[in-house]
Amino acid sequence: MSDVRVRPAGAPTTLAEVARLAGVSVATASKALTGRHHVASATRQRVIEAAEKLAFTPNQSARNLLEGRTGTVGLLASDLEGRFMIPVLAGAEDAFGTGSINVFLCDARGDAVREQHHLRALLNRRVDGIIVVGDTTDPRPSLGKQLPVPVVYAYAPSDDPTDTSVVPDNVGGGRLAVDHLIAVGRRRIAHISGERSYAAARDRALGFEAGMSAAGLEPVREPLFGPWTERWGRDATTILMRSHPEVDGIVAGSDQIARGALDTLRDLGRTVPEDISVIGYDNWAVLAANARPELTSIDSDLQEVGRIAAMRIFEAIDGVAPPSSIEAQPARLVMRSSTIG
Amino acid sequence: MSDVRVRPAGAPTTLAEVARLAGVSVATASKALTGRHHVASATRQRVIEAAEKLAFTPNQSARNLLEGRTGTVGLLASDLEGRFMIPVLAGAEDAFGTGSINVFLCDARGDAVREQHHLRALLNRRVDGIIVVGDTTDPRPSLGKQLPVPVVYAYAPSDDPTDTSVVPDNVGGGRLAVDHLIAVGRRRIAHISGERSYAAARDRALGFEAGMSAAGLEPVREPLFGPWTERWGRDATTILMRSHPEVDGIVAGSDQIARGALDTLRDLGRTVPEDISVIGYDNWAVLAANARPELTSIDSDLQEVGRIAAMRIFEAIDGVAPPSSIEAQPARLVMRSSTIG
DNA sequence: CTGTTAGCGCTTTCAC
DNA sequence: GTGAAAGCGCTAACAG
Repeated sequence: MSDVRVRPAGAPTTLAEVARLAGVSVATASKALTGRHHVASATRQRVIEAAEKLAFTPNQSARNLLEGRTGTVGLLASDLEGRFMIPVLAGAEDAFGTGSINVFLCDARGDAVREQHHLRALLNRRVDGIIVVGDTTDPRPSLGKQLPVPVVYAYAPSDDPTDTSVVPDNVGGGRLAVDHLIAVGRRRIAHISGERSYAAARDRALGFEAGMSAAGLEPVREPLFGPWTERWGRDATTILMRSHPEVDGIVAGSDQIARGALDTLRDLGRTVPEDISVIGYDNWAVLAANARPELTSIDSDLQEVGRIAAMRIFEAIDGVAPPSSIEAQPARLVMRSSTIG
Repeated sequence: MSDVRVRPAGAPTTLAEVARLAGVSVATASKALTGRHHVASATRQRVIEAAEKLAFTPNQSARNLLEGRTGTVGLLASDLEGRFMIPVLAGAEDAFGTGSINVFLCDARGDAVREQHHLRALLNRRVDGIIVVGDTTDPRPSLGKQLPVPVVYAYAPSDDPTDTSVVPDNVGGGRLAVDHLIAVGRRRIAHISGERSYAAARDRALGFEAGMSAAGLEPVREPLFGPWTERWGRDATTILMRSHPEVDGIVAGSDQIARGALDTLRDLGRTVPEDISVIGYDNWAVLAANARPELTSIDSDLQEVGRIAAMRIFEAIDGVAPPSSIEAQPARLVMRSSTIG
């Protein structure tokens, strides 16, 4: 028909085709569509119409090649199944989405080899930055300093303190919890938490103890650490109430543990919150809002952790030196009826 | 120093630099690294060493441009906060990851405009396919037929039956649940579920009714529909047991509802599973494994839904015509102690 | 205001 | 076995 190369059927429209249909050069078509250069408005109109008629979408790979940046970031997750990943991911995706950056999601599923593999893929794709999302708040191995793009660690901090990390403030959250119980008049308070091998459990216990001693109080006993389960919440509460029936407040390390505590207290005929106050942690709506009574809880604001991590990447991409430090996102108290009548 | 253009500091190494260091042409360097063409093994070795020394990572955008495909797919999620999204995402990411395809994650957060915006971005990035992940099993608007890439709908089917959809089999799951109760000897069975406005609730109820009538049984009463909460589980069970104290089996529409049922039965002094069997739905480990007694449940195998959706995209990319239909992933029974002693 | 030209980094014919 | 050259689709100089 003409000297135009035959494009494979179904191959996306190119700018050249738009230009031809509009009767202009590719350069002009480009200028008309990007709007970054002046073009006669009649011409622009013709180009835009041609583009629409051909369902033209500019090939981002070509732009990437030219601009040296891709408008993408990598989200390197340790394990997507982790319940705490999602709010962090959602917060980050949200922050990037509004800045029209797209997100590559990679799941290392707890495997360092797979992580390395994904890291390589992200670098090949020339992501402008990487957020590493851990599945616990325990420090994780740094990706190293020699990467060509900024890296921010979210939820799990890097074990290299000169990296940039954004984490929930578990110490502050533990403190917030116990301060609330003290504020509602409790004095004989105990702490039941998850496994001591988790930084989250240890940090929340630290905050708990700090709050107690700041108020001049002694915990009725040392914290009970165990599995992060309702069952442990029930068992630990049984143990606790047997040896310390005078307890009038329980700070639980998770909402699950708090639910277990509520169940046992109910079985023992203790009324919450009249007799004894119970506060959970995580503000996991499904558990907290359906407890009997509804569970007061500490919210780690994980969505905000993700959002801030995204902001730090944004800044680093724009050349702002990121804070070489661990940034702790404050927790919030969400009051329901298990602490005050 | 030489006639070599000065690269901006920090710009990634190019193949040309590797080639120069190895003393070969870019063409040869390319062949050596991709391994798709024959190169003297001494040369290959030199190139590989040069690439390593310079920390070379091939620019994927350049390859994309050449190859016309990107090795990426878009995951267009309606709402990341949805609890059922995650297993689907994880299943898909997993399937793609092993095929070394990377995944763009987009969250429309329930907004059609944002979805359109993300769709456009995905097309610009020349994804090889798109998986649309809904947050309920209700049919959702089709993206249309005129897209230049294959599209598969996961969890929520497309409202256009000629699209390709992969969904959990809720009818089969409801049937599986009631069949199990019948198998353990229950006869006076009731169904308590979530909101009737959800296809999931209606479909599970259909399966329930089919199972009952196949066994020649009548439900003790019509299904109770209400909110997808523990609270409703408690309330509905109170209503049910008041009017039908003879009930010996409850098929719950979710694990939360089942948990509520267990609580009420416990309050009423009915023992599970001796007196009465309770089966949940979703097999949400946190809820099911910590219930008293541990909750038998139906698992929708959502991870598999995601994996199959990914496979369908793979196939479509490879030119296999995808099934124009809704493919229902069978549910599984996960037995614990709430149905049989 | 518009078109021509020169690449971005890479892979691939096609000669040598 | 190796290199020169063309070109993927696009944008940014620079002329005209």
